[in-house]
This record gives sequence, C-alpha cells and structure tokens, in this order.
Amino acid sequence: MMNLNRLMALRKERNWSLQYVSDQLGMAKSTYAGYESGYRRPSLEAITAMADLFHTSVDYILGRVDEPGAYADQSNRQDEKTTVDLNNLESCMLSVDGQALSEEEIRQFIAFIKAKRELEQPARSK
Amino acid sequence: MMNLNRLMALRKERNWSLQYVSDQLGMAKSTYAGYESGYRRPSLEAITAMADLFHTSVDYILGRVDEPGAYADQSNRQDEKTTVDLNNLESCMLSVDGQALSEEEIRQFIAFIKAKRELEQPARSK
DNA sequence: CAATTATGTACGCGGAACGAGAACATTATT
DNA sequence: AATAATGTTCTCGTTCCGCGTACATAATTG
Repeated sequence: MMNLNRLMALRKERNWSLQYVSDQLGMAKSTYAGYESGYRRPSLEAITAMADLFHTSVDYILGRVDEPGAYADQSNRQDEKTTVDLNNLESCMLSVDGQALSEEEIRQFIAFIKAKRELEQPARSK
Repeated sequence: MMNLNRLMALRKERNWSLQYVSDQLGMAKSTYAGYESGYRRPSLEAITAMADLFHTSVDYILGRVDEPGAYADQSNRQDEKTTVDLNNLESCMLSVDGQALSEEEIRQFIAFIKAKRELEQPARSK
C-alpha cells in the first residue's frame, strides 16, 4: 500500500541513527522505527517534522513526487536573510575562491563539523 | 496549530458540496466535514486522496507551501539556487542540522578545502 | 578477547482519536 | 408551505498510535 520507503534512504544518506532522528523529532526511537518499517503510520505533524528535518517535502516522503528538494521548507521561506542548511545540498551552490564545491566536499565538511561538535559535547550521542 | 484551512477554500472554489467531496473520497460526509472544521485530522491516505481530487499537493493543503500547483515549479526552483562564496560570508548564514556555523568553523573549512586542492593538483601548484 | 555501549527490530498495553451514523439547524428548491 | 439539500455537532464502537520494554546484533572501548 502506501509505504514510506524513502524514509530509510533519507536517513542513511545522512548517516543518521534511529536514535538521532527520533531525538530530533521528539519521539521515541521505536515510534520512528515503526514508520520506516511500515509498522506504524506517522501523524500529519510527524510527517511534517520529518520533511523539515530531511529538508524535503511531504509529497516526496509519500511518493507522490520524485524530486526530493522540490519545495522550499519553512525555515528557508520565513527567514529574510538567506540561511542555508548544508544538509539541503540541492538548494545552494557553495564556492571557495570562485571555484564551486562538489557535493562530496560539502558532505566532508558536514562530517567534519559533526565530528568537531561530538568532541566538544562528549555526553551527547547521535 | 496545524489547521487545514485551505480545504474549504479548495472546495468552494469549485462550488462543491461536502456530500459530493466525501462521495468522491469514499468517506462519510461528517468525516470530511471534520477535516475542514479542524475537529478531525485526515489519515495520510485521506489527505493524499484530497490532494489528488483537488489537483494540488499535500504540502499545499498542510500549508507548507504557498503555491497550489507546486509540481510544475520543480525546474524553476533549481534555477533559483543561491550561490554563496565562502570568502564573503556577510550575506548569508550557514547551518548544519539547524545549528549555525561560526565564522571560525567556516575559516577552518576554507583552509581544509584549499589544502585538499593543493594535494590534488601537485603539478600545478607553486 | 571480554565487556560495554550503540544500533536496529519486534511486541504488548493504555489511551487517544478516527470514522461512521444520527440528529438537528439552516438554506435552497419546487 | 413542503421537501430536499447542505452544513454542523454529538455519541459510540473500534482502530491503531506512541511509548516503554525486551531482545539481537554490530560497534567500540579497555
């Protein structure tokens, strides 16, 4: 039927754990795991929060649309200054000395930042 | 909270009755009426069926997006990519997982990228 | 290698809330 | 005026959501 098969792909692309995602969404690990496995179905608020977290659209998670980054998410829409979250690679082009950065380089930077934050906050785990 | 205020507008634009819409959706009149009034929240299947019936997106019904026919704009949005050079950061703010990056972190990243490019182009450099 | 911790999976339970139908009020049609 | 159509609100039975928990496996640490 209507499976949310794309959730796991969205999570694994970012190398996030179930625990980390469910913490970000403010729900139990088993709850989010139920969404990925198809055992449970998210509420409208839950699926909206997931679309925000993954910087994609509800329609994409539902499989109604095939472009992950088709819509702007709320945080980007409401900010007057342009705020770019690096997880949303489709929305921005970054360059250094006029030379564009590849997605791979941006991913490395994200990993670098996360590793740095881990070291500074050893108590927290994702 | 998250009201589906746009449902009634979508229906009235078409001069459709609650009975007609609920028949098309295969549910009771009171069920769909509950969605419009905010008394009940639709399931994922129900809101998907509504998006299909009204020829719009789930994100539009949820208020995550302001254009009813959001699908057509996919190619347009990619042209609107914001290009940011990391050497002049005054214009924009960068974040990872919604957490802002400090200027120091970005400077470290610039240094990292430059060093990486040095190593990848040993013949040209110097 | 052993021990501990992180990660993914499955299940049972209490309770929230969904969906249908009925009853009623209001408006439109004849 | 009578009838039908439309919109609103309520109760009831049932579904199923979300959490806690337990367990299996993989990863990390000493």
